[in-house]
Amino acid sequence: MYALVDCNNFYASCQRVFEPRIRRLPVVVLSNNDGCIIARSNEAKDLGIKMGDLPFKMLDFLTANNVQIFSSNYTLYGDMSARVMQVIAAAAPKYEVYSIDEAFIDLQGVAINELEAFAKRLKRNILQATGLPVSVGIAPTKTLAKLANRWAKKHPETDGIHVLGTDQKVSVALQQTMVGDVWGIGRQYEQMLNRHNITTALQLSLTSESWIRKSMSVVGLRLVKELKGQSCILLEEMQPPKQNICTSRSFPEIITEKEDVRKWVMTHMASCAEKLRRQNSCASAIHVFLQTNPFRMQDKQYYRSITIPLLTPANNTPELLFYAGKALNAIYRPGYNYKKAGAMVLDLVPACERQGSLFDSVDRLRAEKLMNCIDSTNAIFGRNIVRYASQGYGERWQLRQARKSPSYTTRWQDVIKIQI
DNA sequence: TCTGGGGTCCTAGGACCC
DNA sequence: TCTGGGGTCCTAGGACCC
Repeated sequence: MYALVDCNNFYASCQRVFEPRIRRLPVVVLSNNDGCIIARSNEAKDLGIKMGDLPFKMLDFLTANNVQIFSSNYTLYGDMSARVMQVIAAAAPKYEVYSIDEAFIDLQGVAINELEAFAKRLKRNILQATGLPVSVGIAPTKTLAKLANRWAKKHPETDGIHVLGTDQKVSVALQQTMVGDVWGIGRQYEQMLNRHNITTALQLSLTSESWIRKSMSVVGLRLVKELKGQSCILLEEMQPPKQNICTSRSFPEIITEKEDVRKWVMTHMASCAEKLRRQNSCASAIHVFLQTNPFRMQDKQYYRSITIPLLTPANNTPELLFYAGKALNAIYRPGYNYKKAGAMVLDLVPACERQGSLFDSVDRLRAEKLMNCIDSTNAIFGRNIVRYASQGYGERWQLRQARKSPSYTTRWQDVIKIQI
């Protein structure tokens, strides 16, 4: 059996932990640049607030209902997530961190009649250690565990825990789950299946496997087998290193000048380089893109991107910035209102397996020492305290985050590090 | 009555997830 | 004025090899 542990309304719940006075008030968390709503407490959901709603369009409604609004604070969420995972690690020998707020657990070794008690204990321990409420779904496959978790969230009488321990319970859950709510069925597949009169998870599980294979590829076939209780998606205890890394943001305001765009591209590429070094990888190619605001119908639209292969895989910032600059020169065109830019590093390889080049002229050992020095300095004094001049500086390069809370759990660590 | 038969690598596009 | 930011996997088709 597998368990899926999922934090309820994770970002909103994180904000609540540190402000008890909002514990019973509706809470929403905003995306980068405070653009749209990406997390809601149950009270906010009950008010009819949707994912992706635009706060500026409904400010009156939000204030009238005393909705508490927060800019996103990923430092806080990341740290709270790590604490939840620690509790899970202490409770289970085999688990998989699936996302910032979810983990699968392999329950081999827990007796069938002990599953419910195990889940209750875990839920209580997580709440006690972090203040965060979670839901637990338990079932014979990961896909069914997802379904069970959803059931637990939808049915308050379960108290956040649901075990699909018998065929009977599985088929009831399947029958009452819409096919579009199944893990792995997105909007396109939902429409396609509905056209074939498949509307529930149960109907999907009873569909001919050869037809599924033909119209939904092996991914769909795995999914259907999982619904039937045949485990096809294994637990991944080790997170494989990323194959691509991307950093991109919408600008807080429209930008027309190339040098202003450049500062953002450089900042994003520097961030990619940092993430690369953190996972001990090198990039074989870089990619840069920029675009106008597609929502502004009155503007001339432009989107362009470019990929530049590197002679030798690299992860040092100045080298990647050099190529990012060349990339921007190739794709930038004057006369547009730019809204967004991004940098990516592609085809990542482990730093220790990097293929050298006969014609490489970079002193890589020296570069590595410099990067180590910059990374550790920034780790102590804060992100981007030491940075390249081409990244720019000053208020104009900050995101809009008008309602950001303190990073409650990490600030004291910063202080300790500085003292050391 | 008739088509050669293997392969690999790369890219674009489409689907999905949080 | 204002519309998020990351990722993965799979398939088909084209270009190439012997």
